[in-house]
Amino acid sequence: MEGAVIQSLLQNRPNLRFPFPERFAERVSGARIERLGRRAKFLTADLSTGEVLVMHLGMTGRFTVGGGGLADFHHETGNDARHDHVVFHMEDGHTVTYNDPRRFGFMELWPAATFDTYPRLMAMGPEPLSNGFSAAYLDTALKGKATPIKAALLDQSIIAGLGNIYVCEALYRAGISPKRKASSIPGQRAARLAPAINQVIAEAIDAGGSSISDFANASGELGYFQHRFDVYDREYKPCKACGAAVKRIVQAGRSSFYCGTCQR
DNA sequence: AGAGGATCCTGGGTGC
DNA sequence: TGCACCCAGGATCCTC
Repeated sequence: MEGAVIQSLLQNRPNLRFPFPERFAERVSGARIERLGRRAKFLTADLSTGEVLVMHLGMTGRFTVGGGGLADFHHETGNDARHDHVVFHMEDGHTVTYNDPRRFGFMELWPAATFDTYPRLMAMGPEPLSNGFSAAYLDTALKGKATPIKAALLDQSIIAGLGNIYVCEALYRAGISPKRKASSIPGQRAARLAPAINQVIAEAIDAGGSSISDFANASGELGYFQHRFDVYDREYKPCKACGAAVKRIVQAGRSSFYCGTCQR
């Protein structure tokens, strides 16, 4: 989509997680996408109209590119057209379809001139793979925090972009229990945790992400990092290091998978 | 201030 | 086969 012009937009319902922008189709039609970007789990498209189109996939959202004189891409997991909520018709003939069964995703427009005040991104922590993230940063950010490290790493204002899978995997690699208080991480544990987070994220990106049931890239291809999970979704299965059964507990309403022997 | 629960949805899996 | 129930990649709002 980068550099391409949106000819028209088809919006099939009034809302996803939130209502679509007022006069959404009208405001994006004819706009050129100057730049596509990402911040945390938010996708951004800088439009030639001076607005930024912000898009979030929620848990089951997916963009699929089609058209352009090519046969439609094959969808290995099968998209149900009932959940095609938005279709971007590009001037070059491509279509970009947003499909989202659970509708936890959303799209919003915000002026580029004041994008630094866009509320959902204002309090974001550093990107894991950026210079702003390090063991020293974790030392500062986690100091005095009584919350479990599991919850702290899911908090996007502490570190941006980690979800439940990658937090579980990073804590396993760092040998840290998800139940441990965040305040006990600074020091040697942070020195293990920061590189573990970097490695998990980098490897998952390299593997094309983790396809549990819905996720696929814009060409419909599945990721394969799910085959490399050490603990996530492996309750009762043996720890790959020590053989002990992987445990599952619920923290802050989310499953935490961990090895009670290797993670302390 | 910060933690935990409920909530927004649909669909897949499991147990009876 | 059908039904009830649980679980799921996220983020936000509300209580306590």
